[in-house]
Amino acid sequence: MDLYFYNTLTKTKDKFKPINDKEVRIYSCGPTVYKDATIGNMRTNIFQDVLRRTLRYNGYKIKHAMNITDVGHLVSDGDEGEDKMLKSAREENKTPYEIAKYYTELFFNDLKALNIETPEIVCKATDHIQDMLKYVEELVEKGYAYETSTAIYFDISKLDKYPILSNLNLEEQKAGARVNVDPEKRNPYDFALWIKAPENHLMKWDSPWGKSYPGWHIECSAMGRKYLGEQFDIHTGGIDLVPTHHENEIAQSKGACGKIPANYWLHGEYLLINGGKMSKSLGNVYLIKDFIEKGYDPLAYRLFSYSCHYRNKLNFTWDGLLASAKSLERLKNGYQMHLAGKEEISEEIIVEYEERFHKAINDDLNMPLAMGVVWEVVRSEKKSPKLAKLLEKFDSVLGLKITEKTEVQEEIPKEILELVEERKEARKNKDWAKSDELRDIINKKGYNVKDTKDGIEITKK
RNA sequence: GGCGACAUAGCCAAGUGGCUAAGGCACGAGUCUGCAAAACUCUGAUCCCCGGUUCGAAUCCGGGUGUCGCCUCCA
Repeated sequence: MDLYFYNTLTKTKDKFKPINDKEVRIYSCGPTVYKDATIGNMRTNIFQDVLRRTLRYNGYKIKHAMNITDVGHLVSDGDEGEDKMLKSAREENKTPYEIAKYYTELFFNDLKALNIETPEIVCKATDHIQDMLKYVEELVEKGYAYETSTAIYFDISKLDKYPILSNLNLEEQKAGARVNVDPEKRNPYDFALWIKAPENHLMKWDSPWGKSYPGWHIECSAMGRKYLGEQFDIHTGGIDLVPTHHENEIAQSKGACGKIPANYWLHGEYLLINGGKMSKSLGNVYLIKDFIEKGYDPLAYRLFSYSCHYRNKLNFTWDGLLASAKSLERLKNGYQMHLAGKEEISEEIIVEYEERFHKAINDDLNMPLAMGVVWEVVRSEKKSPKLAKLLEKFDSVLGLKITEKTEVQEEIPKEILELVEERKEARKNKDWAKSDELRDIINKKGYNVKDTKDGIEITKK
């Protein structure tokens, strides 16, 4: 079945054709590990994971590289200011390497909680300083870069076309309106490839230009080329990377290799919080950890992200997450019902469901549409293990672990168990008044008690 | 100032010229239950406004209105 992706480079939905028939090569811009990854970051990671799983569903092998930015970027524009990693290091009284290690670990914990697969190649910027340096030297040799008193800059006027991914109109942008333009720069939009380190800078390396450190676009160009070659299939990231980071990555690649590094550029839209931007000042920066603390399965958030196409803004609300948490439970329940079902389903029907699902995911990862098909299968009147099998197949893309039953999270205190036991006794004697009274008491102590067919269920509120 | 996105039932959302406008959550009704909860079943919209193109538009074009984002580090 044909596979289509919306390509930021062409601004159209293009039919996917990999360079190599068997193996698709992908590069994703990974986390900067000086702070917590937010649920917004994780939306992008989920999208990238769905991309992987969809490619695999289509029979491709995957070689996926993701960088870990552990050198930090500049804190302010104008190519000045304190390095973010250093800022964190100072504030938390740790070395930059300790900070990076700590947040890298947290990042991978989040991926695990969301059932996101680890890319085949995970590469740290600090392990590739020499590769980056070599890349910069190449650009200097080829005449695409020049030295100033503070840094090595990329000269965008040397390119046939500079903004090719975004629609920025450089003339109209009033470049430098908000920033003091460095008079040594040839063009306002020239960006730093390599930066000369001030005396007190912590992370710096020897280079032809003395103690210095990399600019913030070069790592992706250098590592992408090292692991995936000068040209690979897909490049992904958040939409905010389009106008600067990816634009400059392309510039670097065109300068060094004469090529745009990837054929397909896929970008995930933003996650909004209550209709607006997520920001520290509004106090609405949420982490996966927050979901767990509130008793939500992180996979409910994964399902939540399927409520909207990845190229549309998704508005996060707690109500929305709650809705998805319930949906996830019903999804799992529906799967179990099919597993225990005994009815016959014709092969034709199975094939039709499968094709519709396949078509949806192949249409630029249309998960909301795909979920529609999933629900039809779940809600099918005829319950059959064949449909359970089909749902398992769908879940190879969804990654929701629908075959796993949700387990009760915590130990129930003895006190509550005793009350439940007492109530059980009362119910046996059909003393409903006492039974209800005991249920009230249990409720007040923060627990719910439910009488189900299979026995009594106790859950924390 | 420049660039762009979006506007579909109470909420989220698919749909890109043509059968009855997917699906999820909530609400309501029902089944079940001592009651309740859970679970399961059923139930709802003519698509922001105005004009145009067309045999035919939520879908295309023009004009409004509104919401949001980007142009600075940012997934």
